[in-house]
Amino acid sequence: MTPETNVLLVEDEPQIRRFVRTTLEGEGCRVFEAESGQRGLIEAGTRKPDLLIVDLGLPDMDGVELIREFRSWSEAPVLILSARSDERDKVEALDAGADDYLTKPFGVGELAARVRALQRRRLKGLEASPKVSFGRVELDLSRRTVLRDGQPIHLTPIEYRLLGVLVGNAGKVMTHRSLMREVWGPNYGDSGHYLRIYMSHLRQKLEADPAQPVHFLTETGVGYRFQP
Amino acid sequence: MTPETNVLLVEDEPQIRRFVRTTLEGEGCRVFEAESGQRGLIEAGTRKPDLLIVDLGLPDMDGVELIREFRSWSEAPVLILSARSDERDKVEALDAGADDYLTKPFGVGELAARVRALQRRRLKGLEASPKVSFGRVELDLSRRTVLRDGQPIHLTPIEYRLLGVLVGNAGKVMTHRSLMREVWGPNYGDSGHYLRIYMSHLRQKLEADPAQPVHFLTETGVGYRFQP
DNA sequence: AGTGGCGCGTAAAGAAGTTGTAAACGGCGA
DNA sequence: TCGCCGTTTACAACTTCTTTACGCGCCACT
Repeated sequence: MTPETNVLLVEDEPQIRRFVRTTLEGEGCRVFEAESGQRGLIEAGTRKPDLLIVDLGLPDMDGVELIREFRSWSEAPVLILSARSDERDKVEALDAGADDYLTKPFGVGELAARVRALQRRRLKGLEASPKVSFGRVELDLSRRTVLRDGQPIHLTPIEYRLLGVLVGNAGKVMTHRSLMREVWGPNYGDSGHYLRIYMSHLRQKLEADPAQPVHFLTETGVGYRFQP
Repeated sequence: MTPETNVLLVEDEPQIRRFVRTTLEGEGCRVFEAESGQRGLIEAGTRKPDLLIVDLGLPDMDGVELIREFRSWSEAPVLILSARSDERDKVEALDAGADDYLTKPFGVGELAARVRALQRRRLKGLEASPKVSFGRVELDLSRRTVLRDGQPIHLTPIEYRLLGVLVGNAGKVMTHRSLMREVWGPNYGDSGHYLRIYMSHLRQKLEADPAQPVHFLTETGVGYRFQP
């Protein structure tokens, strides 16, 4: 269910390829490989990776040139591996569009951590908000929005909490007591018939025919049940 | 008119402070300094830097803890400086939310290049949403200009910041707390009702009928929501 | 069959808590 | 010194929560 990260690894030495691949797969990435710069560019075009890892010391082309080409059409992060620790190389690669530069030899842990750091920002934007829909109603718990026939519906905080608890336990009968506790906290006992009032509100706002509820069902003597 | 980058440098050794400051100012940054972790957190809260540079070997607190605190309310990039090259330190710092890790001794060029790499993304993010328009209002976040019916509208810095956060999370309910944190920094708790006042200002300036807001909506008991 | 208790649903008034706006204060830089 | 801006204060207006009231349908008991 996690959005898998596609990584393209451009590296000519088979030994390092295997080492990096193992590390990344341990991070849950899907790894594609290219053993030359030329192939790297082609693979990048077809695979559309979310992360590009390049060895600067490729035999057939300048790694910096590869970065520039890639950057011209992709914004995915680029991580450089290199045997050269000369400062000019680093500056050149970073200014060409690379996001990080790792000097060989490097450890599994550091590589993994740097990949995680690069991925963190991408994932933040992608966090798909869990949506629930039933009948003509659509609700997005994390954005705290409710739509009915595409029209936004306003819920008060308590209505929203109650809805959240019911939806979170869809299909299950929730006793009065447990609903009260989850919505109003433990200090309310089972006093008051707030529940009836707020269930009524939810039905008015979300059921097609509030008098004949289809989703917010009463279990007489026990509690309520939400049916999607 | 390039939006200047505010950098907060947390470093106890005066020598390195001067070295880094000089480098960054050469990059066109505005540099604030803090010589301890405690001061660093306070300064971060008031300066709201676009980039945080931290020495891990601070005398008064664990640098990793500082990163975590900072990350709890800011998404600005974090660059670590450290004398320790042990892999565990790197992994810990990166996983705590740091974006890059530079081991002493390092050169001017590399530091500058890594800072440029970190800033590149921030600038891209600003340019990514260059123009947003809703109702009869047009705003350009990167140029800090707002037009209403073609007429320029003046916003104060705080108004602008608040607007930016709301627009950046369009459609999503933003809690009071998170808005306060993003606009005023973490040291304000949820005290004061600045938010109400500034939401009022935004509505006066941007809504057709401030008494019947269409775009800047109140979610009573929770926060506010911007609807494009 | 009538009746009264019980659980439930809805409406509406009052209380409590939140929010909106104006206006005054004070610091800071031009 | 002036003007702008952020903060503080005060109060009016509003939304939400709680309380109270009443009608309905079901079932058991008379």
